[in-house]
Amino acid sequence: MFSKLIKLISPISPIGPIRVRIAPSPTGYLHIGTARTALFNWLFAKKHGGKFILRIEDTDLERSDKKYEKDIIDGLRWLGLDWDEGPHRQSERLAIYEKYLQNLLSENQAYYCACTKETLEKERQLQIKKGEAPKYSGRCRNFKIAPEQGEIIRFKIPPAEKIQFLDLIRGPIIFDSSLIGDLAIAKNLQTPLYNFAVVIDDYEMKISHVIRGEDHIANTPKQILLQRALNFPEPKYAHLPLILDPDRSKMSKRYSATSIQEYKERGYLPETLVNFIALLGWHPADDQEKMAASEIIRKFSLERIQKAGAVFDIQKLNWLNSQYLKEKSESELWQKIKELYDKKISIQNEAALKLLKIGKLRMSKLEDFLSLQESLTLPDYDSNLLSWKNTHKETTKEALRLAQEVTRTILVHEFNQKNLENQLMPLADNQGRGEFLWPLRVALSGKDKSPGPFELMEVLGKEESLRRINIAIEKL
RNA sequence: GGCCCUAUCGUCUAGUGGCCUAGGACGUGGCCUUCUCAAGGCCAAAACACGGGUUCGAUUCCCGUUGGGGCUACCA
Repeated sequence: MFSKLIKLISPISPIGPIRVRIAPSPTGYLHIGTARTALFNWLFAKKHGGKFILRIEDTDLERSDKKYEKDIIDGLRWLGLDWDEGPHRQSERLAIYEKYLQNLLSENQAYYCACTKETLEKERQLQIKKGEAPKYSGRCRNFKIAPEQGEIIRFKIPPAEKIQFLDLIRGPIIFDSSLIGDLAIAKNLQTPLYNFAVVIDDYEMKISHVIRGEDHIANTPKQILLQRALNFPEPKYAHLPLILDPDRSKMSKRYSATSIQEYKERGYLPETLVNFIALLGWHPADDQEKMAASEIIRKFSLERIQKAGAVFDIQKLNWLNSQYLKEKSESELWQKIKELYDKKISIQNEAALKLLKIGKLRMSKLEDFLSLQESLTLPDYDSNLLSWKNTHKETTKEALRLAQEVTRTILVHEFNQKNLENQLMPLADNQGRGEFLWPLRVALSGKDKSPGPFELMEVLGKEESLRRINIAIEKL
């Protein structure tokens, strides 16, 4: 059984100190999937006292953008995934790639050609049809050592070789090199391509474990072949399951928010995201779900990583975030809300803190504060709403008058939930809770569903509370 | 199409041959708690894809089928 086999092989590298990396390309904002890969690498490094390295893979000049690089860096910082080295940038390491490119070329392990993947594939099909063993599968026929206009550098993939590697999460994976056409590794000496640059960098940066998304499994044999050609040691590999949309396809913008920034803006806490994302494809042995990063580090192990993809469930995220939200103080929350929604706030500090006190449990993300704030304005409601069940209008009116009377006697500085409760609850018990509390609450909120009357009164203050009760009495 | 990965409640998952009448969490439904809502508490419904093996015994091991996914660039 593979998992047993893997257990025998310690993930702690015998080839030197643990060094892992996150290698995003700055061609888009920090993606949830990238963040999760970063997190798992970070956890692994922290767990084993290794180093976590940040490398920006910006070899594609056309698609790369500094603003994306900034977003990625800011996002990783926000999540608290601090790195020990970097950011290294591939665009600043061109001389290094060129050196290795020259080596490969001079050793005849790489060549220039103008073929596209399609022409190579056509050639291969032709050979198969003619019954020739696809010995030079996907290889250009007239390759050259010297470049001509528009020619790229291809690496010669050995024609028939089994490439096997042991994935720390999945067990042995085997590929057949004859199925891989010669690999494009650079557009020219100054422009390396992904598979090549990765191999060079992982070697130069002494990466011990490559922990990355499952979508890179098929790249692994290509990279291993390159390592062999270059005489590099092979790092250990661990391919993480993908994060899926509800339709079980790879998570994409089409269905859900994919950028970390969006989650930040909606008011998810970084600790929530770290916790939630860790649970997507990993699970602690003790079933505990709400965990601080330090606890996750303590409990983390590669063996407990799932093999199948995990659907991103926004409802569970919301629940988790609400769990984190409710343990924060009102002032702490207010601080964050002000930073996030500055322009949209229409409420003073003191009132906001009171609102948070009653509203905190009703929020699953910080942006919910905005609708909470709005809910404080009294809508124009129907007077029928004031009566509880089939209570007579007169009875209701009486109850409100009584409430008004007692409320008046309460001093402004004692106008808090606790005290209001003490003063008014006996009346409610006397009159019947429903008959008393319901109209009072509707008078204060103008809604059929809202926080309780005493909570509302504290937030609204004495003057506004009395005003609203008065409006209700006049409606009846 | 080819190659590769994968398969426990709707979702995230526990489970490494007997402890499983398959456990937890989110979500859903019900009940309780100061009128409603929220929070909280309690309870409930809800899954081992299928077919062959191996074994005294399979959710667990092997093979196949089916389903799902990924990759298949002069992107990363």
